[in-house]
Amino acid sequence: MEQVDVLSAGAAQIIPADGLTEKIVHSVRTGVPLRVKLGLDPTAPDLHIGHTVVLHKLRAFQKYGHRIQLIIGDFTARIGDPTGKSVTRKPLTEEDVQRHAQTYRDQLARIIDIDRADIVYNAAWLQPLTLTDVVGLSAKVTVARMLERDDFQKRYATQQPIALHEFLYPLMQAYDSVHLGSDIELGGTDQTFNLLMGRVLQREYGAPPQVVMTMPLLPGTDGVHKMSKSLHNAICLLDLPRDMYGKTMSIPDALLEDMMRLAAGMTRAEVDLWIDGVRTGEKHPRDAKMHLAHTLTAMYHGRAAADVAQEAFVAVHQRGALPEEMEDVVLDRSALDEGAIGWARLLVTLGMQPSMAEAKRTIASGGCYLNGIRLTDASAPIVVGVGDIVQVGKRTHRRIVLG
RNA sequence: GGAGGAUUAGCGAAGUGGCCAAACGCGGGAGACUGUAAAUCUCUUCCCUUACGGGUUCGGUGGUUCGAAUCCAUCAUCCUCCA
Repeated sequence: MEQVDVLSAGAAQIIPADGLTEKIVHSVRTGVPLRVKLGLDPTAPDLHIGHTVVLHKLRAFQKYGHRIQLIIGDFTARIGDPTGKSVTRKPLTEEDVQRHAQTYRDQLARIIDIDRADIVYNAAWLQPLTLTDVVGLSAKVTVARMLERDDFQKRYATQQPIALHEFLYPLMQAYDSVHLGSDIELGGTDQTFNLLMGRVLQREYGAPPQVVMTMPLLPGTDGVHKMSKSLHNAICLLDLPRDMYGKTMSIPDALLEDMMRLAAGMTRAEVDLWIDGVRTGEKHPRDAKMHLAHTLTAMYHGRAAADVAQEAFVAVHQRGALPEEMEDVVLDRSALDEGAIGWARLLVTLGMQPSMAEAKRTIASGGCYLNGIRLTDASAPIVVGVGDIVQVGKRTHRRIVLG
């Protein structure tokens, strides 16, 4: 069945293996669309393309007429998914939730059909639960079962603390599925345990268990860690076209295939064309990357913007020109002594270096340029004029504005 | 409630009286080479000072000492085990 093939494509795991097929067959026969659930963290409304892997999949479900349920985990966010690092988070205020919701909608709408999606907040049904309810819920799962979770297991073994309330996180996420009657839940492979817990609870509550579908995690631009804002390796949907293009160009080659397949929505054939081409040496990896960068940028900013970003990239990085557009930085006139300022001092004053010591080190190593000319004397007085361009390293350019 | 252990720079981890602003690894920055990639190589990585030099660091506080990350006291936090 075509629908099954398309919807299962690219999934890391489907549990149980034939579950998706069964659900779809049933749906087709009865004419009842499937309810496909995805949980979202309300504290990170700045989506990156790692998040979109799963969103593209949701979109595919939508195209076949299924209903998608987006759960904003405003209640679960207070606990924090047990990563070991996260301490209990502050409850979000009503305004926070509202504001994030809007940002979410704007970004989600770029991929999925937002008007046909159910967006719900889990505080709506989790908040009213009484202690009695919670005790009842907790009784459904044993500690041993909880400790199967990869993360708990690891922390327990290495004597890292595990707070009791962290056990509630998977339970509540699972309860969402019970409440919403989900047929399928999507998530990254790191969510496998939580998603499976949904099956456990649904069965306990006498409902048909959902099918769990996990998607591969997209590594960040460093090629090593999972893409994450806090690791500074994310390509965000709200990035400017030139940043999006540039960041994409900086990924390691090994990541090309995953990016093309998972984030850029390229077809199998298209991905193979490039990847095989690179492998046989027929295509330059750089060109493959440029194609990827252009595709991604066009996806979120349109073809015209992608063209501009690509031209700028080529000019700056392949021909060594200064970027046409760059951030202005205001320099207060009072920082100048007769119109001049020490080179290192200038960099610190502009906020391009964190301290004088650091600035001197960077200058001495030849990493600072004024109007494209490398200056290696940290104490040299610089006569500053409007429009002067200060550069640190290869990527950071600022144009001076006197204030 | 009891016993034991831990706390060192962004992270991990050495250091158990002076040679310690503190080894080493990771992470970060810059340079070289390049395809702004990866890999590799070099330098660098608390702050102030052009420099000489100075200042503040090793969970907190208070001591001992000419001198403490290192010894003592005390407080705090965390972990493990036994109840």
